[in-house]
Amino acid sequence: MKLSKKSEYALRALLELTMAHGKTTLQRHEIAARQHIPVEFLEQILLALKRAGLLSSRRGMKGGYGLIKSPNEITLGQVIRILDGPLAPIGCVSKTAYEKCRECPYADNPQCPVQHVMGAVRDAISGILDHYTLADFAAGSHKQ
Amino acid sequence: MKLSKKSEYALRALLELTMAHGKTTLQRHEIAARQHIPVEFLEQILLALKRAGLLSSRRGMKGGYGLIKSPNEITLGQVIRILDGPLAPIGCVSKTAYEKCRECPYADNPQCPVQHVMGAVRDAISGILDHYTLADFAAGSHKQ
DNA sequence: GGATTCTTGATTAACACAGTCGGTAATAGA
DNA sequence: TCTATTACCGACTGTGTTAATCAAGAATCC
Repeated sequence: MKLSKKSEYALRALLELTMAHGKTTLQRHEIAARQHIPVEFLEQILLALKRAGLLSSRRGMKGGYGLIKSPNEITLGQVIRILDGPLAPIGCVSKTAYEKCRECPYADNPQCPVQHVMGAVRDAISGILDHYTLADFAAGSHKQ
Repeated sequence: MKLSKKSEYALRALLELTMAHGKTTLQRHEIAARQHIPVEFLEQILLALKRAGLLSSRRGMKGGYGLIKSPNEITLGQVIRILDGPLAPIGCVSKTAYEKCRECPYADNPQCPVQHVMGAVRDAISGILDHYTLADFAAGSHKQ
């Protein structure tokens, strides 16, 4: 039930990029310095976010990163899935990356008690993270 | 955001012990066979649950394991914490194992956006797992 | 052309996860 | 009392993940 450092750094980096959005772009080292993130590690995180289509970038002097979409079109759920994979605690209740549980006496039987409770947990997590946008995040509150 | 195999096996083992509760005790190999769990791995799980005060045990012939408390006094949250540690996605929002986040620009400032959203996630997870008892679990449904 | 910055890929050390193994201690039954 | 059975305990192992670090390449601006 743990969030990786990678995802945490990604959220903090996107926080900076959200605040800069519309005004300017930010360079790796600026983000790293403000959020105390190792710059080389941050680099691969920003690259992953770029490949996923969340960021644009520009090389050379005056280069840097910027959000492509509006901060209220990006949810924290999307971000965490990019870096940590599915939100579901167990493969057999994932909606974005379902995986049939092998070696379970209940197989893919929907009566499975584990599926029942973990499905509820998945829905609760997704209910928050998939409705919480970067705009909410930067504002520090969640307008539901 | 993932449940370990250890916790999953623990839940499945406790499912068997709940069904047997009041009638009989169960031996490692019975639980292992019914739930398809490697018996030596199951062993250390049962031992951990015993040390945590959830199970009683008896050695030798006619030995085995049994629940100490009533199934509606044990929650899935308790069980998962024993094997996987805190439910919170991040140390700085854990209620059972709080840890101040070092190297975060917001430190322990309650305005921290990460704390805000992850606190909500923690509460959602705990809201389910700390109110879901073994009795609910075995019945396959949750009476709120 | 040279400084700057992003881009890519490889590599690393430390740790956690999932499982295995060998030996010890208690209990029941013969 | 002997023996079979079962739980108990600690150490060990392989595999993969996490959290970086590093070196070299490619685009961009002055």
